[in-house]
Amino acid sequence: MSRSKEEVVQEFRIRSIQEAAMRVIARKGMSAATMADIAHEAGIAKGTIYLYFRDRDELVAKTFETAIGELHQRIDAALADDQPIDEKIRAMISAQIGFFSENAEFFRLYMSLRMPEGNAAQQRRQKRQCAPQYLARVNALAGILKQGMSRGEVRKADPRRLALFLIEGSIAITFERLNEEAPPSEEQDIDLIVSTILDGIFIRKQKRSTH
Amino acid sequence: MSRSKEEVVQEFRIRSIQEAAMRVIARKGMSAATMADIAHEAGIAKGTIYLYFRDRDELVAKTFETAIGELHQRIDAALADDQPIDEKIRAMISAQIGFFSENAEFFRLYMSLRMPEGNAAQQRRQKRQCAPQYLARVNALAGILKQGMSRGEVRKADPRRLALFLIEGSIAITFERLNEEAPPSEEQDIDLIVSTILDGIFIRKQKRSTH
Amino acid sequence: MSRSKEEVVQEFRIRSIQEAAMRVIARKGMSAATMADIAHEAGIAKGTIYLYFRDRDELVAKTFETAIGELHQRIDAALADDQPIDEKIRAMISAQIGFFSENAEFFRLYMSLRMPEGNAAQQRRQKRQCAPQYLARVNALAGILKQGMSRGEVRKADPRRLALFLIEGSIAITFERLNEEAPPSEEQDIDLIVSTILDGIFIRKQKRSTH
Amino acid sequence: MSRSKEEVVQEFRIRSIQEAAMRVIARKGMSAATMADIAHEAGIAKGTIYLYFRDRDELVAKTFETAIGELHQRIDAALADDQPIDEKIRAMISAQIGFFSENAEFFRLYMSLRMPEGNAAQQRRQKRQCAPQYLARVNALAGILKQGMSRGEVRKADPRRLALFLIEGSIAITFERLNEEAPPSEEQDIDLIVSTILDGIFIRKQKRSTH
DNA sequence: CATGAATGAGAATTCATTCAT
DNA sequence: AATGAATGAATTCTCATTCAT
Repeated sequence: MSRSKEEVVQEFRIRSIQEAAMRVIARKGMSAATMADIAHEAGIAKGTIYLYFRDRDELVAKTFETAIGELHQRIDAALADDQPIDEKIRAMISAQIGFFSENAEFFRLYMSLRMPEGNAAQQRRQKRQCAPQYLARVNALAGILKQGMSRGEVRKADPRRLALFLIEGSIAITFERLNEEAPPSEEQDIDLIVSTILDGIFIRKQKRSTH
Repeated sequence: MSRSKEEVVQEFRIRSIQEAAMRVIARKGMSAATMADIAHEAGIAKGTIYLYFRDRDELVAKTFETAIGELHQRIDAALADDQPIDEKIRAMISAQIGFFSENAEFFRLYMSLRMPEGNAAQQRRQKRQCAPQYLARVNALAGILKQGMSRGEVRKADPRRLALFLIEGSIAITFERLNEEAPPSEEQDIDLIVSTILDGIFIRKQKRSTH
Repeated sequence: MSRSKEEVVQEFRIRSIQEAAMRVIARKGMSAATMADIAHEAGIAKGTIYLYFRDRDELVAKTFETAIGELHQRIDAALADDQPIDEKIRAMISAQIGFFSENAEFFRLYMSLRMPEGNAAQQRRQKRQCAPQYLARVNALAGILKQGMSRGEVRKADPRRLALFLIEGSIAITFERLNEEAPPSEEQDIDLIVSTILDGIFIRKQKRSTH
Repeated sequence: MSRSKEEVVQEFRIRSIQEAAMRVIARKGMSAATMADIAHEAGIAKGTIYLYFRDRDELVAKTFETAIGELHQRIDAALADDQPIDEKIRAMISAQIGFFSENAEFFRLYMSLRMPEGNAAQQRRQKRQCAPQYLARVNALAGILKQGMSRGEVRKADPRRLALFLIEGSIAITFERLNEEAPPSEEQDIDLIVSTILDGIFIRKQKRSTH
């Protein structure tokens, strides 16, 4: 019980530091966000951060992991159901847009971390810590697409490339939403993305009749 | 003449500094790339950089602008011809993939700068300097798509969103290519992207027969 | 009785903290030994140290005093007997070598504290706390030598200087022993030191015959 | 020529930083001497130190090496002459006392560094950088003593131990001099040390007549 | 013009000490 | 009495920028 209580406090601290880090990074940018800023934002002393994170790098990496974790849970849930493929894709896009809408602050952190920075050692760590999260998502979608191809529902193509294309494309629209003062409803953008993914942008008059 | 000669020297300096900046940023990442690194890479003294660029921010921004300028020229050329829309899109994707293949170093700088950083004032400046380059591209494609819509060749949708979707999606594949040891031919990836854009991923059996 | 019991606990704590401090300082050096290290080594909480010692300085000083106290007891015992002066010196050297052999960890603390550090105020405090211990030893030996001089057993010279010379010289050999994997027996080194002190290193052929 | 000029400036900077470091360490102690203190003492900016020394450790170690270098030159000169052994020892003690009298500030640094501190890695470096200087001196004297033994001028004993004993003993007296307001003349102390080394402290009445 | 040594504001990190539990 | 999480002053080190040569 008392053990559990300490753990709760510890988790609360870690959580509030990470949330502060996210807010500061969202506000000032990755490299301008100082430990002092983050501590101030969290309402604690600079030194306290170091009780929970080895150094700045670890704080940023763990913050990223934690934040992206929720997104992955949503996406996993979306992909787990035994739904037709178009519904799965819609659910996934929907999860992504919803998550970034609710965590607008996180978006900058997310974008900052997609590109590894720093020296070789740091890059190696980042590859271990950050990339898998992203790759898992890409691979999950690729798996869905592959399944669709084998069922004859999806056009044959490199499923990994298709997945990358769709994920990044929809992130771009998600990002655009965040920058708009009055974005259209989430439904509308989800429809736009899903229909583009499924049917493309082209109206091939001949195709429909001839082929 | 002598005036021109000085200008040539000046342009050569600017060019070599920017190229050095690109290489260093590509190698070490945006925030780890120091002015000393860049000067060393360019084979000049640190102070010399400040004869050609106000400060680090300006160097980075101008470097970005210069580098992306070539991409835009290629894309503009692709879009200028009076071609059918599918050819235009293919030409544009082709220009993009080709450019980043030939300027792999530039990619990290490109990715670093897509996300504006810094405080409000810095962001405003960055919007002036960097974003327009990107937006011009988005808008050019959006214009093409809009035209296609009014001609009944393209499904009706927010052209700006479509453009973002296509550009970012194809950049994702471009990036994937850079990380692969033996990527498929550019042609293959261009085909993949263009066909996905045009026709989507879905095989709608009913649709073809019904409509 | 209950009072006494508390005192016993108190003394046990003080003793174990000091022993931990000694071990940590021996292992990591004076300035790298942190309060956290010492508390961890002692198996207690950091805050607990402050129940028994005002601050780090006091802990170090008291630790030094306590540790060197035993050495002084041995030396006092050696010097108290009504022995001829050469026996007294032998007993003293023997006590010193024996003590440091048994308390090798203490040696680094001892060496660290011989040199007073810090600003004038700190030095004054250190002089109060640490130096007396050392000076007492020097003075005790100086007294013996002085006595020897007045009895005509010892060559006339500044007794304090002689004492310093002998003490530091023998400490150097003590230190050497600690660093050797297989040092000679304590007896051998004691013989070496005592005979050097008493008779010097020189063989004066003329001297023996002439006088 | 211009190359040489730059080197002169560089050496001057290095020298003045080291001298400042010596003064500050002498005044405030090894661990209380900060980089800011040293920079201020040298009349330069903090950052400038890092142009000439990798980090604090290197500054301290190099400062020590440089300072002790002069002592070794004097001692080497003293031992190089083809003099009788007692003259060599006198010359060596004289060099040592003279050096520390002229470089009183250096003494604390010297004493601080004799005891290795810090983690294992630092200790390894210190062993490489500092100890050799000291050991060279010990070994030089040990060599002289060994030679004296083989010539029958010096009593047979472990020469290394004898050397340590003599060197440390005489350093103790050197140090005592620095703390005295009105020390005796250098000559007197040299005489004291040399005669103690050569003939010991004991007046053996029997020995002289009987043996 | 070019240089690069010097600068110093500012960042990350440490650790002795406090104090609520 | 004991704890150990929290503190924040102090320290080391970095690096964009300046300016005398």
